[in-house]
Amino acid sequence: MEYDFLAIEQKWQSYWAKNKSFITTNASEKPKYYILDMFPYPSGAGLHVGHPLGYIASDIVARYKRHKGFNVLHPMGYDSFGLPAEQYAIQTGQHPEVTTKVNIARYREQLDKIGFSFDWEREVRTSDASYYKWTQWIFIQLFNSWYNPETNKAEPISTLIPKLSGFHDLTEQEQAALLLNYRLAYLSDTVVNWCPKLGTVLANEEVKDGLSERGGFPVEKKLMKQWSLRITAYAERLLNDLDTIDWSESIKEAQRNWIGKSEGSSLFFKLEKNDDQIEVFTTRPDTIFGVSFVTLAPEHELVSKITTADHKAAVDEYCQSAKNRSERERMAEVKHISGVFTGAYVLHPFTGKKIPVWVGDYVLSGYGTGAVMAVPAHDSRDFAFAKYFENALIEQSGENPIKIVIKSIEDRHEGVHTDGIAIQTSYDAKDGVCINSDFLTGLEVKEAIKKSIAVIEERGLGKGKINYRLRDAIFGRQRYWGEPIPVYYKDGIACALNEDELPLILPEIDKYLPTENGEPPLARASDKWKKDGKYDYEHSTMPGWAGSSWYFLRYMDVHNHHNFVGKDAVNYWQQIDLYIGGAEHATGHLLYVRFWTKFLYDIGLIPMQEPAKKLINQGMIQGQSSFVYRAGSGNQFFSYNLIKDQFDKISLDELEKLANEPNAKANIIELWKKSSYHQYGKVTPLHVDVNIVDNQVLDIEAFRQWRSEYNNATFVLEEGKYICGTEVEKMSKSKWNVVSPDDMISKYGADCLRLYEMFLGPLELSKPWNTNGITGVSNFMRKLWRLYHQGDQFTVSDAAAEKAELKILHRTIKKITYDIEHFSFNTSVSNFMICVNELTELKCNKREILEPLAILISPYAPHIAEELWHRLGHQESITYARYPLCNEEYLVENSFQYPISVNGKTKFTQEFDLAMSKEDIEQAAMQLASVQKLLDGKTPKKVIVVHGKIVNIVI
RNA sequence: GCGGAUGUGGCGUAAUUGGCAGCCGCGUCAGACUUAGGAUCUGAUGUCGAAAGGCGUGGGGGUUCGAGUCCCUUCAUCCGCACCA
Repeated sequence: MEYDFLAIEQKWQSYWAKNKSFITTNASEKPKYYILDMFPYPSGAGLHVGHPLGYIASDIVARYKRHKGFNVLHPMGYDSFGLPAEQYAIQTGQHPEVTTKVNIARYREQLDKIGFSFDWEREVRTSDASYYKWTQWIFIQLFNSWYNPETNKAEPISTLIPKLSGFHDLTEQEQAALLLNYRLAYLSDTVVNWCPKLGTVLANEEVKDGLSERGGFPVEKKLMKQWSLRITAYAERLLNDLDTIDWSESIKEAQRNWIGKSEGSSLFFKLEKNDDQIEVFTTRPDTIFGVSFVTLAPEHELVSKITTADHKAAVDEYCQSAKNRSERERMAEVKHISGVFTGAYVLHPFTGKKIPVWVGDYVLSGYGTGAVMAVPAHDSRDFAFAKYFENALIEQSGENPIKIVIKSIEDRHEGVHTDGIAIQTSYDAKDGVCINSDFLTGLEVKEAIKKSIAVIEERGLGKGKINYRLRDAIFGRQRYWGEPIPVYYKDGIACALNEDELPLILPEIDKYLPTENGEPPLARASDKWKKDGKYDYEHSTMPGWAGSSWYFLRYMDVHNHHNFVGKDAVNYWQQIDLYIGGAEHATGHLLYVRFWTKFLYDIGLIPMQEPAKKLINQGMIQGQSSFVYRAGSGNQFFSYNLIKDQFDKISLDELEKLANEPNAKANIIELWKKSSYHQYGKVTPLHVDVNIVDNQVLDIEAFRQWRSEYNNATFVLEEGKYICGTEVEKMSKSKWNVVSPDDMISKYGADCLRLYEMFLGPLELSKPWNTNGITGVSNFMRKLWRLYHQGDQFTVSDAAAEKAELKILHRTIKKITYDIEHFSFNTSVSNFMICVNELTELKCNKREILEPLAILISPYAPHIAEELWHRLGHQESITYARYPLCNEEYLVENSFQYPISVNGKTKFTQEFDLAMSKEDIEQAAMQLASVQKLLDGKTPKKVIVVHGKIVNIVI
């Protein structure tokens, strides 16, 4: 019997299930190892081959660690609240809970087929009341906490009250309103990203280029009363602690950007005509003497107040139009400069000079103070603005607005300006020396910044300040399929539920749509859904990232009914040792889970400040789409190369003709767009199911069967074949390029799929899926099987192994161990291949070799390993078998094939005894006839001998 | 614009960390076996060259006896952020 993977894999999967092979306890003599995958959102489309990539890697590590004697926590669950299920519910009327259950069942079935060693008794689902009870519970802890800047941590709100003078004189309402300014979960009027099409607000990271990440609908800014989490309180710690974790530099950098710390100073500019003052934030207080105007964001509260009567109309109109533009429009017009003068002036804090105040939409209301001091000579945005409005500015201040106050070290700008000669660009760099700057003149930028802040503070003009780009996280969604926020309203005051009232169950509603007057779907709940039968609950639900911000803790103690996680459990498991997931969560999930972890640490519930010690981002598996090319609107299809050649010819001819025309560039671009075979002429490329294409060759019969409209299709072939075009795109149903793991498994087996996914390349790298190469791995599997068998016979012998065999084994142990420890799974697969090739060559069938080999490969290909282990006579599962150790003795070499090179170029190799000294090798080498020939009578300038490495002769 | 990553055969990739570039696999070619082959086995396969021998890790420069690897510079592609003062 040849290698029958289907039977073997089924047998061992049911064995593992029946024997609960991967159940983990929370107490053990063994060292712990916690390895976690980012849990999936169970979509209706099921898994494609890209999804399990990270799971396979983590499963290999998990199984390896078990062999190595660790107590391994390796759980899996589902991020089962979210928008797609709800959108589907809106379309079909099906309860999201129902579709979610179906999808989860399908995911589970697919995951089981791949042979993962998850501890399924610890499964979590964020949409289960037993889970979201604790998500709500954590929300209440956030609500009841404030961030104490003195202790630099979150504390119960009760420690705040004594610090608030006159608190007890306030009415209940006033007290509640005051406390909301401090709570870590708070309600406030916030400018939010409102997506009318989805009918909900979105977080910043859910908006891409002014469109919603899900669905791609337009997003606008809107002022709304919203629940938010005060993540900004943790900005500094989130930034600093990045240095304590082993995450990829790109993720850390993305988080640093997102937090966006900048140090500088606030500075007040007094208005000329009244007592108001404008507060600006600047990172360049050293350029204070270069200020030539001040710009306010259109939304700035002082705009209407300071604008003079004769400018009012223009300013009002400008602000109105700025507000009405959508985010997307505003972004698209970044390069378009616009602004308007308010008629007001402020006084320079040091020189007392009059400085005009403008409104410009290049100033963002949400950052800093929404006002900037413009230094055109040293800030490119101010420069562009000043250039655009140069004449007006000169008129208002009576001088050139571009005042150079920093001289670059290389003197690039010296002499260019000062007396009205136009400079071409601003000099933004933070190095150089101050000039024309009163008390700062002569100082280096760095010192000037320090000095200027000192003087600003001394004279009471402002204060050194740190600003963050990070905004508080908006926590309410006007949607149905999420955790209800455990809050009710009593006389207009938002009150948290008591812990014993949790979970607040998501109520049934008639339709998953907003109410007629625009309230969220939960407003549709029956009158019974009220606190004590009378108080309204909060109608918005939590965002998708709520449940995922702490799920790693729940896995530790999933059945705990008294606590979100038990003390003993979390003290035992501590941090995730290895976390594997996609890089797309860089500034979303991965920032929030760090935030919640720090909060839970602060209030003394968990002993660690960071969720994951090490993080690996697996690359995306893209799809490789196939195309057929339909001529006209008929049913005739041209093979790819026929069409492609035709295009190239046409485009070349056309290009030549067009290149001489006046607006050549535009024409060529036009033509270029058209000539690509996607859109050219009457030939339409159509996605074709990749499952009926083999190595670019279309299965014509299958194509005719695929869809009724192609029943009578005709084909223009090349060499008797229809060749399809290909393109790398995202793997998705609509592109017909989805490869399902189930198909791969039924054809090649789960072990083969696991190995092949790893074989594709480094885990972190994104790459298109290409099924072609899998046959190589499939051959390997059979070769491996044949080492242990001859025909039907299991033929492992107990004879002692040869030295050569032992050497192969121990070299492989060494390499595979190194590879796993370094997460280099692709190289371990080729090392297995080399090992099996060499053992096959030697016709090795010794137990002494093949038994350790089965353990070595078991993390990668667990089913075949179990079967071989069983056939080797073991009654127990291979799961906990001791991992073999490398015995260096077998690897010791006596001699080495030295490459002999001349001037660094290798000419040939020569074997020398490793015991030989450098000098002896040099001498022996020089005597070789081939060396003498190369020398051609010349004396070498130098001979370099590196022991055990190389001989290099320099002529 | 800022930041991160990546560039090696026809393709996916490897290189003991500065020491024989191209391991392993796919594909291709040739051969064997075969009624047949999308099976199996053997061999070849970076490139130019008949060969000897050159040339080769995106391009250019440098350090070194020796560079895919280190330094400078430049180009290309992908990803993230983006008027953040």
